[in-house]
Amino acid sequence: MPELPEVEIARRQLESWLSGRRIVAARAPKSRVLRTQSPLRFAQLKGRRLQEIDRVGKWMLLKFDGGEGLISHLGMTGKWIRRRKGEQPASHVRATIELSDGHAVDYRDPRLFGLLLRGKVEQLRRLPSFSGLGPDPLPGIDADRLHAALKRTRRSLKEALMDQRVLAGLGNIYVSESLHRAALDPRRLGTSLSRAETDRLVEAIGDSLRHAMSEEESDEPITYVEEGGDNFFLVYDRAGQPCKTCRTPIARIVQGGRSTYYCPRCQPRRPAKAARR
DNA sequence: TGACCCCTGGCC
DNA sequence: GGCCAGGGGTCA
Repeated sequence: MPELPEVEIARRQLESWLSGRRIVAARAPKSRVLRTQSPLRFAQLKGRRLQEIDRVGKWMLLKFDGGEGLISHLGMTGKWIRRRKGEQPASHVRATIELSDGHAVDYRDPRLFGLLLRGKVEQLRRLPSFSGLGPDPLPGIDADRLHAALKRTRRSLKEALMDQRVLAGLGNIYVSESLHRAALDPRRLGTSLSRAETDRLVEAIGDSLRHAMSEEESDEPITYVEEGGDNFFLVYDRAGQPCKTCRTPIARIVQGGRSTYYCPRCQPRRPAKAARR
């Protein structure tokens, strides 16, 4: 589930749950989530207090006192959840942090694609996948920089925007959503974008992320499927259903091995010629 | 840059 | 039973 909006909501939640409390116990049984790190390393969070949580794209860096840190990436199915100590934990919990306030915070991840990495903050920051991330689109995107990055790639817009080094935080859902809002065909090459189209894209990305976050904060699950099988999104996972703008059936194609959804009418392959007069 | 891999759950 | 899935990493 998690792309930037979900991760930002998770970051805020986690920060509010952990701040001002001491960690009285931490444990994480050996699992893929820890990669090569030992469960003991995670347990050493005991006694620490959270200072703050940084986020770049889908990556969170939890910073504790003493320069200790924890990287959390939610993968496809990761989620932090809180419960009262003594309450039955959910299934597929891969790590647990017990707090001085009577709560426990669990990291649940059925599919084990997520990541929990312990270390000194400065050392974690230097991890290639973390330090190599492109700019985060919130609060704003530098349009010049994005334009330059798109001019440099030979890939389609869809694939370029999925690349976390170009822009950190968009995934399969919000790339489709943003391209729809920007009225850009996902198959177009990054190099083909005019500066005006990049500006439109920048605006569209901001809009789709903010839209998703406002929805998330209302506590409704975002993948909520409405009556009739429709969903919250403009195009994502809506193949064959009418475009919410023009009623044309939404198309699904595969790019880079992943589904892309778009409206063939609203997102023409070539920009509409300026009307002649 | 593309193909393939890692895992499990949910859906058809 | 088979297929699909929103993540990243690695390899050629």
